[in-house]
Amino acid sequence: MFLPIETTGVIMQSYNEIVKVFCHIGNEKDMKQFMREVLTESELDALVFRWRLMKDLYHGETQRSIANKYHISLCKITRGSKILKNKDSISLKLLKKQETDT
Amino acid sequence: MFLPIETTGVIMQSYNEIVKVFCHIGNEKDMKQFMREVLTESELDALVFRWRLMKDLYHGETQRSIANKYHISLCKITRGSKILKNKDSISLKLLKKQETDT
DNA sequence: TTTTTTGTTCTTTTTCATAGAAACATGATT
DNA sequence: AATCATGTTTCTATGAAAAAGAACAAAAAA
Repeated sequence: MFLPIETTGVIMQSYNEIVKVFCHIGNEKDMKQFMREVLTESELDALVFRWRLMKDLYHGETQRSIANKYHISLCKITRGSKILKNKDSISLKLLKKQETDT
Repeated sequence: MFLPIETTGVIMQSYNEIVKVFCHIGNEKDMKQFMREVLTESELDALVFRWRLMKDLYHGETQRSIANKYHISLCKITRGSKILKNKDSISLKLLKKQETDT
């Protein structure tokens, strides 16, 4: 996105707001619907797929194995890989949490 | 992404999972970081901007006024407009809620 | 140390959302 | 009824971003 500079403040406010909104949606049904409303189908698919990739990486699958499994290129996997390598990664924490919860 | 949203299967499972994950992130700091990790910058920008559009529409601004303000084309606004016209819209409920809360 | 496997980065190609410019619909105002 | 403002939809062209494929780097295994 490329928005005129003068709108930056407003957009930043919207950014904080939508984070807040996401935080206060209590139940899964509403969350699911909200995500369908504010994300395009391809964005949602991409998001879900990215989560799937991170899980596979987290479970120790090699990048090439994942690439073959989903018929995608390696470069697509690097992103998720980088995120999980970051020590402060929230995604990593959430994956760990999910593991212990189930 | 081009993986059809099935009603069963690993992708659907990941979909339900990530909805659950979003639901259980309690605080805004983590939510913000998580969104930065699992969405690309342009996806996040698009999402935030879409929320901004919906707010403007909700407050009664005309589509043409919004288009001029942000220097975007009208066709881009139709999406948000359609969402808000649906009486079951969660976005609409959340906008109402935000209004009464503040 | 050489070979093999795995991970990362680079360049090119493809894809997808959007702009722009209408046309058409609807609804309000006169 | 005629006019004007607004909303919706369609079309092609364009540009930004994502992805592919290949080259390169690093690490592990032999």
